[in-house]
Parts: sequence; C-alpha cells; structure tokens
Amino acid sequence: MGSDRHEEVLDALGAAIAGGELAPGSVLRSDELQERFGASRTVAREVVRVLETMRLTSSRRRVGVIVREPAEWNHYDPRLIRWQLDGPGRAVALRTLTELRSGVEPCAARFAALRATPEDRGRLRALAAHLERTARERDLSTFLGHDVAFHDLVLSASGNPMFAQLSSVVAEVLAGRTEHGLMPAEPQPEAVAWHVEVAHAVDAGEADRAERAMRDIVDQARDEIAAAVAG
Amino acid sequence: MGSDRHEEVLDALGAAIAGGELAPGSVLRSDELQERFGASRTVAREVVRVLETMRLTSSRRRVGVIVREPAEWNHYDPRLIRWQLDGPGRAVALRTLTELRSGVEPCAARFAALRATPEDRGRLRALAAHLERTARERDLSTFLGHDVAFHDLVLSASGNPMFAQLSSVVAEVLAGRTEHGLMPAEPQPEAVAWHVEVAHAVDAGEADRAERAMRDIVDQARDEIAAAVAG
DNA sequence: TAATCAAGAAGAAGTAGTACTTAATCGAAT
DNA sequence: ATTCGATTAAGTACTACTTCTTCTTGATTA
Repeated sequence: MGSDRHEEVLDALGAAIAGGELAPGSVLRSDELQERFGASRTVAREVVRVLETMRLTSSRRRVGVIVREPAEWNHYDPRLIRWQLDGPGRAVALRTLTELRSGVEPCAARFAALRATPEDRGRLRALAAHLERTARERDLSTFLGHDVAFHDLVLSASGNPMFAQLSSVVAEVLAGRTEHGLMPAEPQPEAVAWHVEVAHAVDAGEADRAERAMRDIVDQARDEIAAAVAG
Repeated sequence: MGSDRHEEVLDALGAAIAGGELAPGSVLRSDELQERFGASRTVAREVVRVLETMRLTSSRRRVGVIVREPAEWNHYDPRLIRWQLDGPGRAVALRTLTELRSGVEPCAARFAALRATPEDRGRLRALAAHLERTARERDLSTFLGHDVAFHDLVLSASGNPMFAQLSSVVAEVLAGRTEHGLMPAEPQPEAVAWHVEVAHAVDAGEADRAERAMRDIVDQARDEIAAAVAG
C-alpha cells in the first residue's frame, strides 16, 4: 500500500513540526532534509510535497520550505491528528477533538435515526446491550471496544461521509482518555443509560430524542476532559 | 508558493476522481499518467503521492495506482471539497457540508460565548448590525459578505482550531446557496433576528443562549437545503 | 553625498530523464 | 495444490537542467 522510506521520513518530519520542535517560520532546505534523514532527493521532495498539501509547510524558490502557522494547518488530516496526540500537545489535542465530537455526534445521531438501515438499528441496540453488560461486569477493555463500535456505527449510519470519517477521531479520543487516566475508572451509570437511550431512539426513528441523548453523552465527556485539561 | 505543472495535473486528476469520472477500483499506471497529462515522471509521482495522502488513491507495486472508495477519502481536505463543489456532485456536497455546519456551528457559538476576546465580541455585534441594515435595504451581495464574515468570526472565536478551519466551508456553502438559487431571494427576517441574538448572547457570555440561537440559524439552513436537494 | 532604481549574479526549488531495486502477481513446472 | 521463477510496475537513487526570486552591485539622479 504505502511506501517505506517515504513514510518514515514523513512521520519524523511531520511529528517534529506538529510537536512544535520546528517552530512556525522555520526554514528548511531540501538538501538539509536529505542529509538529516539520510533520504534521497526523491523521497525528500515527495515528503515536502505531502506536508505542503497538509498545509504544514509552504515552499518558496530561493528560500526553502517554511513551516506554517498552526492555524493554517489542515487539522482534519488523520496524520496530523496522530502526530498531535503522540506529541507534547496531547492533552490540548484531546480537548479539541472532544469538543468537535460534542458538536458532531448529536447531529449524527439525529440523522442516524432518520436514515439508518434496519440492520444498523439492530446492531446498535445489540451494542447498547453489550455496553450494559460489560459495564455491570466492570470489564473495562471490552467496554471500550464496544463503546468505540457504538459511536462508529452512529457516525456511519448518519449517511454523511464527513460524519462517518470522524470514526477514527472518536476511537482515538476514547482510547486516549482511558490510557491517560482522564476517565473515571469505571463507566458512569448515566452514560451507559444514555447509550441505551440513543440506541432505542435511533431504532424508533425518533430524531430529537436520539440527538438529545447523544448530547448528554458528549457533554459529559466534554466536561470531564475540560476539567482534566483545565485550560 | 505552489508549483506550476504539479498543481495543474493534481487539479485535473483530482477533479476526475472526485467527479466520478474515474470510478473507484480503476487502475492508473504511472507512465499512463505521464502521457495523459504530458507530465514528467517527477510531477506524475508527486501528484500520485498527494492523492495518496488524501486517500483518494492507493498505490500497489506490480499493479498501479488504484482509485479508492469515496468512503475512504479524506473528505475534509479543502481541495476535495472544492472538486466536489465544482463537479456533478455539487448538490449532494452542499447538503453534506450544510449538515456538518448544523452540528458544529451551535457548538462553536457556545465556545465563542465562553472564550471570545472583547474585540471579537464587539466586531460580532457590529456585523450583526450590518446584517440588519443590509437585509432591510435588500442589498443581497453585501449581506452575503457580512454573513460569511459573521460565521467565520464565530468559528474562529471559538478557540478551537478544528472549528476555525470550517470557515472556508461556510464561505463555500453560503456562496453556493445563493449562486445556485437554493436560498430565498431575500434574507429571512427570523434569520437576521437570530444572528443578532447570537451576537448579543456571545457578547454577554451566555453560552446556552448563543448555542440555541445559532442552532435556529443552521437548522433553518439545513431544512432549506434538504428541501432543495430532496434526497 | 545619499537615495533610488535597474541589471545581473547567485541560490534554491521545480522539472526532466535514466538507471536500478523491490515486491507482488502470474504462470509454468513439479 | 504448491513452489519457484519470470515479469511487471512502483519505489528509490542520482544527475542534469530550468526557472524564479532574492540579494548585490553599480549606475543614475535629486
């Protein structure tokens, strides 16, 4: 699928920029990059091209490759999200993404209620039931798995590709919360109930109710993160 | 800033894929592209690299460059958005983006109320006043300009870079609506009142009120688009 | 003399093309 | 059916050349 050297160098350089190691305004020269990463001209050029399309850098003749301001970056690129979550800005990135979730997911739940296939509705109810059981059994890791699957399903059942694409974001955020101790040790009882409510509402095609229940879920998550990051 | 041939070829090929001219699963060979666009190997390769990072294609040795399923595309890439809006999928893209707005903007208004700078609050009230006046005067084109500025400001004042980045989307959608006759000939009176309400609520730091007023705006827009696209 | 503008030198990215490497697929032979 | 080799197209490396931009230098002018 991908390449080899290309991806290595891209990851290294991208992470350096996303992590603030290379400040905005920094200038890199092509041959400098070749030396720094031991890459060929071909690889260096293609990496720079990719960073340019992600709007992390801009290239100017006779000057070099310039690191752009973070505000200009293409923040929805999965790669950039990954680099930010793996870097020093992890907590802030987690908050940013959680806020995005809090906007999008209730809306996605609404559309899921209106447009989900019968199979999706059934699967959603099944997942809600699994969540209830694993929560009762304090089985945190499988709970997490089902939680991710639940939110993914709502997002893709919304029938909107832009919502569906945030699946990976949700997975990252949910995984990141537990990993980082930003989440209660065991699932909140209300949260589980709200998931069940979402599943029932979607199943019944009740858009408003689905939206409201999902809003309860994400608002709670948002407040937890905000409290944990405290910024 | 950018290049020359690179951008031309990228635009041509990207638009062809985004427009469905090259169906998912289609296989392109590198030398074929060189011939088709009269581009050098360098240019062809770098274009393919970029398309690959946008997840529009994947490359496999001994096979070629394969067009991915639309569901896999990186739908938040500004370039792809542009290609879709310029192509045959324009109406659907407009609906997709409007739905995204309807999720994000109320949330952005909430955070703007909590985090906007004093200058932003002032500018927002001023813009709301301008909207009122230009609506009264039936000055549609400057109304549109202020409308775009209004929503942009709310999004950037939210303090969340992922919200801020949707400014360009809002601009496209608002411009696209009027251009395409998907909007009432003159601004809806309630919509104008809601904008004023958002500005006041943000100014007063009332998050819930700001969110609710913005929700009124985007829900109306969403329903209008849905009715117009009817899919 | 100082300031301004223009021509040109220098430098780095952009483009082009060749040669070689790697790996995945296909097909033939066991 | 399985293995092994040939084939093929992308990946990598390197070189040569082009273009554009900036900086320097020097001449012209107030």
